[in-house]
Amino acid sequence: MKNISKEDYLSVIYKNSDDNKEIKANLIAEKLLISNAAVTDMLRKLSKEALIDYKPYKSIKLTESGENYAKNMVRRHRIWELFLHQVVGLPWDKVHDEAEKLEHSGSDELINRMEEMLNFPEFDPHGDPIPSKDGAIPKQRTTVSLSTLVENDSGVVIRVNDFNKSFLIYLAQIGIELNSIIEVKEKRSFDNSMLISVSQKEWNISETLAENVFVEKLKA
Amino acid sequence: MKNISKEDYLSVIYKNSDDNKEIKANLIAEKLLISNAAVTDMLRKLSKEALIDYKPYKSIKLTESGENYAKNMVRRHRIWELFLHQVVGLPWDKVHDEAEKLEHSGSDELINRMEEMLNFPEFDPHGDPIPSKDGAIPKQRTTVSLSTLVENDSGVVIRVNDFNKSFLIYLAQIGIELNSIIEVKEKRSFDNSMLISVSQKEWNISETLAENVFVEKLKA
DNA sequence: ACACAAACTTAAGCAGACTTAAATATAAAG
DNA sequence: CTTTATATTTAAGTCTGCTTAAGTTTGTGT
Ligand SMILES: [Mn+2]
Ligand SMILES: [Mn+2]
Ligand SMILES: [Mn+2]
Ligand SMILES: [Mn+2]
Repeated sequence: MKNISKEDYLSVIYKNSDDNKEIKANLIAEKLLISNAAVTDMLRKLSKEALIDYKPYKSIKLTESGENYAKNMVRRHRIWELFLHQVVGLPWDKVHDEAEKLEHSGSDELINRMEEMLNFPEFDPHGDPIPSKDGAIPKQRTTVSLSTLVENDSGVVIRVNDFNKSFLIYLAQIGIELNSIIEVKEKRSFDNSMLISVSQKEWNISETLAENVFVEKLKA
Repeated sequence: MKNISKEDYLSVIYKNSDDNKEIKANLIAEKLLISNAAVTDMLRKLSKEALIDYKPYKSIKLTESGENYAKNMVRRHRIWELFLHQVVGLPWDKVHDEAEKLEHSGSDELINRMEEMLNFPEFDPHGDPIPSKDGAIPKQRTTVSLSTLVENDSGVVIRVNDFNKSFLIYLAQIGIELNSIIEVKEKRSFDNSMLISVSQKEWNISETLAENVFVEKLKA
């Protein structure tokens, strides 16, 4: 079990690479809350193991084997999340932190067994896709941020950002979950806050909140 | 997550201490498959944190807080084992290795939640007692090793030693599980092997196997 | 084209958890 | 009580994953 650190680097690289599948060292350091020097160190090691392509001062890219490893970590993480949510009954704001540790522990065999129990699910509790055993990534529906909707638009919640606990707790509190239908009742141009209705109730939400909820737009 | 090593030391100390609750450094090294020097190192650290009583060259004893910590680790381990067995459906020969890693990961909250799902169980899949949240240890029934039974004795399986995978696989194969009723049909004095019957079938088992199965003796 | 800030690497160092080899203390036997 | 064997600690060194500080490279703005 000496790979926790490496595994976290690979996940972060995978999840934060740009459209060219590249990432800058700086961003890795930011995400992992460590110094740039530490990142440089590790990049050399990952490069030596052929998990990333790396030349000093250039941006970083996962190799094929690096990407496979990373994808498997994301798979492990999201299966744990869904398992904890559906089988163990943890609320969606708690599953991420638990999964962040558990992802490094159970065997692949256990992960596969849990996946089977969950009936080969495609998405985690926050709507993120779960890579399959052979690395295929379920196609996600086209979404827009809730913040882009205007008065009288409505949409189905497909995905939410999952990095802030109190955000997730608040969503649950006002009844927003995956597949909720949200209708925009009013929108205020001065701060982009909006009045929405969700399952018969109305709430005022900030632009920041709306930006982190992704919906499939419904016909007007 | 910097305590994996310490936690393993504490568990080993707890599980291998003698009747005086003492243990020798040597045995710790053996169980953890590391050098004596490494053990000395760690003992100094554990002592500094008041988790053990330690004077150079003397035997080691957990302090109260050390024992509490250790007991909680055993609790975590055994709840994981039972959860994996009962909820996830892993065979009893696989749960130990998984639990050995998982025990360091999930939060206490998760452990408590699993315990609740399992209905506050008292014993793990191998018959070992699960310490409760407040440290109480369920009373075990009085058992003897199967190897001490003689011809025509019979007993109920209450506990099995769980450190050897192929031993557990073989037990499952011949139908021995917790609560199985075993009857001794023949016993051979030259090697102490015995012919037993368990759920309508008969098997020849070695003394070594019998030594690792613990039964509650039934009236003749 | 040049200057400067941001990004990145190097250097030196530290803490954790190990190792092997050598020194020392304790226990066991003669 | 002395010798010998065993247990334990010390010493010195390794590897991982981090830190801060200092030095380089690169990209941007004027
Ligand atoms: Mn992690
Ligand atoms: Mn998620
Ligand atoms: Mn362990
Ligand atoms: Mn067990």
